Amino acid sequence: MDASSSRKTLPRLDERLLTHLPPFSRLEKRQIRTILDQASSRRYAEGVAIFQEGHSAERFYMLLDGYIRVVRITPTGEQVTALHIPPGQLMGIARAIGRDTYPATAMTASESLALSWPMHLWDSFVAEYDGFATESYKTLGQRLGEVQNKIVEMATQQVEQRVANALLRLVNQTGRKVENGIEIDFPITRQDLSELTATTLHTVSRLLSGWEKQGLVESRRKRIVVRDAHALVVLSQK
Amino acid sequence: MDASSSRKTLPRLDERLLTHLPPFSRLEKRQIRTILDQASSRRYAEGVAIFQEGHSAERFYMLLDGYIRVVRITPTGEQVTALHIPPGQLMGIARAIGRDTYPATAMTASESLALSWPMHLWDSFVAEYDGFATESYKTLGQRLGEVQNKIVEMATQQVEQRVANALLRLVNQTGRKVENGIEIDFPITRQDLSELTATTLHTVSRLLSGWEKQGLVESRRKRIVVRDAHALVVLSQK
DNA sequence: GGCGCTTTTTGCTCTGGCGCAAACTCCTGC
DNA sequence: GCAGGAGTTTGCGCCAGAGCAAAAAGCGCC
Repeated sequence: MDASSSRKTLPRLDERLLTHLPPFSRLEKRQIRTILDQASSRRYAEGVAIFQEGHSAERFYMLLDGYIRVVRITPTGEQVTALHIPPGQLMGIARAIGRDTYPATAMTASESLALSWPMHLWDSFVAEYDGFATESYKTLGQRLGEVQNKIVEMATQQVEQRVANALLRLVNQTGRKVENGIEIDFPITRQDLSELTATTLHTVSRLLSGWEKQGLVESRRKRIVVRDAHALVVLSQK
Repeated sequence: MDASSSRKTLPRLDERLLTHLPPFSRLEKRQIRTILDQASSRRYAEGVAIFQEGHSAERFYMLLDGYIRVVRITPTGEQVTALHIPPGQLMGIARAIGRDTYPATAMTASESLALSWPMHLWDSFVAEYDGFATESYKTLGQRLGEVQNKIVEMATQQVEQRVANALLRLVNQTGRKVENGIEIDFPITRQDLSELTATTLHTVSRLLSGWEKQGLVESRRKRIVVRDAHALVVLSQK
């Protein structure tokens, strides 16, 4: 919880961390230097909250490495995962939508590395840096689209299709080639998948067991390898 | 489909149409005049599409009167309503999120009136008018929040709760006091409600019949009056 | 004033997937 | 190397709500 304990501004961060990322790609080296000098860098362990729903939005973040689950927690304590954030995206940008509290909780799905800046810099970033605002809003738009897709999916598809879809999406976003197929690049439990697809861990387990028998996937504890993505696509289309 | 047939720029629109609306509220009369002179005004019948998912985003809109259902249509033709837009909000603002096609279809839920501007004016509005961008992005943020809430609801609540919630939300957003309670201010069928809550019209009908017997609601064809909102709140909390 | 279409209601059946329970497996830490 | 906990699998029974079918009720139009 104590962010400052491991938050670092030294040693100086390398400019190449940001130069290829959309919100910063149009900037000159000098500008990126300034931005980095204002940033704090921090490593987060797996399964911790970077910021929490409802809390005052003090900082905004750029995820450099790892994966983030954006979750909301119901009054009864159930967690629902709205989306995943891959490296290279901004997050916690409450100010962009005129809020002063975070609208959801950001949990690390794997060990992660993120830069952050105090929120009061947001307005000056938007004003001074060409393309920063545009790219941030594109990200926002993408997320709105994703979330809307998810609603459509939940409204029209069966659990089996939803889980297949979720798996495919994860593999596309975060897949890493391994010997027998493509592996989801962070630890993910049946429970996590069930929170992502609005079902129970039991049902997810049954589905995965079935698929494993048919050779579509392969899985060990917290790890899933998709062997036959095409077959999953077929499944996902009803 | 032919928008130009009834799109009008004359007679001159009254400035008071916009002065109290957030995106324009900080502007001077002169500025609002300019904005209005560039606008087209048009009336839309009930149940028509103002713009459609995937189409090139030629114009953006300000809804002045009526109600809009934002719907997405699946490959199999099912409709899913993502949210409702009340009067006074911008819509079709694809450019704001860096898109050049509309991400969803906007259907009139009732007869409606909207102003619109060619999309190429968007950037100049953002640049020239104080507060316009900020307020637009707030709207976007609100919608993202709403849509996320909907996901949580669909993931965790039973049909009965979802329908009660939807009814309450509609009543809050669009309610009009009538003799026995509060009426939803536009025509809404069981089918519409089912598309909003991801269920079937049959189930919605059964629920409403039940509630009607208990005196919580009152309904005739396409009209719903909530008599006892409090009881619905209780229902919606499980 | 009556015809025809849209919307609503209601009954019955069937099933996907949840809830509960228990056993099993695999890591991790000591 | 072993104990304990986290994660996973599997069986069984049940029920909310979907699907199907058909009738009834409104409403608008000619």
